[in-house]
Amino acid sequence: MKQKSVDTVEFAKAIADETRQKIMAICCCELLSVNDIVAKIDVAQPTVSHHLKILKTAGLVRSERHGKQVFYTLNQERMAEGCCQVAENFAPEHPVELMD
Amino acid sequence: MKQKSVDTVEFAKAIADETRQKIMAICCCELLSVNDIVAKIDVAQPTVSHHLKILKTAGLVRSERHGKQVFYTLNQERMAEGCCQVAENFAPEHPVELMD
DNA sequence: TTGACATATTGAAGAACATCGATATAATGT
DNA sequence: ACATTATATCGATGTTCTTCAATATGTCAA
Repeated sequence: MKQKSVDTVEFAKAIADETRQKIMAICCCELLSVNDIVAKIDVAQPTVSHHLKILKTAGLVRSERHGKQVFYTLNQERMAEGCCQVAENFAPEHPVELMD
Repeated sequence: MKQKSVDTVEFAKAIADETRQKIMAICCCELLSVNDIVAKIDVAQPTVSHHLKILKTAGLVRSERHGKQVFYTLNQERMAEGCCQVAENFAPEHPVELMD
């Protein structure tokens, strides 16, 4: 019984940008507001919002509003699933496994 | 002692295209000539050559010339390394492991 | 060396994308 | 209601990317 499959093209496109990878790294293990993220990288706030939307659409971040602020955090599970799916498709003889 | 690290942005960009993923899937476990690949997907020969060059530059395919033809095959090991590096960076709490 | 075939490169056109300033929307406190 | 703060959306601009036709390069056989 297979779990929901990953669109590997959408996944790859979502992570295929330096600014997005910076954002991903920054909010990998933390719940950060948009302004927190803006303060940590050298791009304008609309740009950060734009990238967060792309990551959100791809299911790679979660968000929660608390008052005026919206906090984002990377969805590590989805990240791992994406990586595993890519490896499954394109490295079937070099299996990569999601360690429980 | 760590092995050579992967540039995850370059890796992601290399695989972030539908045509390239088709090519990758086609020559994943086979050694195919450019024309073999062209025959299997609906894009022009120069386009295939262009994408093969991108994959080659990213280290994701190997190539060997035999006579007039050049054969390509996906470098599964590099694929697996790329996937593992992405997972390591962006899913550190959902570890993914290269089996054996 | 000429012709035929396979692949690579060039150049151009259009599409997709990243970025940011300006502005809109949302939430809160006064 | 109004001002303030936080985030999202819009619109414009420049860049990067995909694609293909035309052409160049490379290989081999006759």
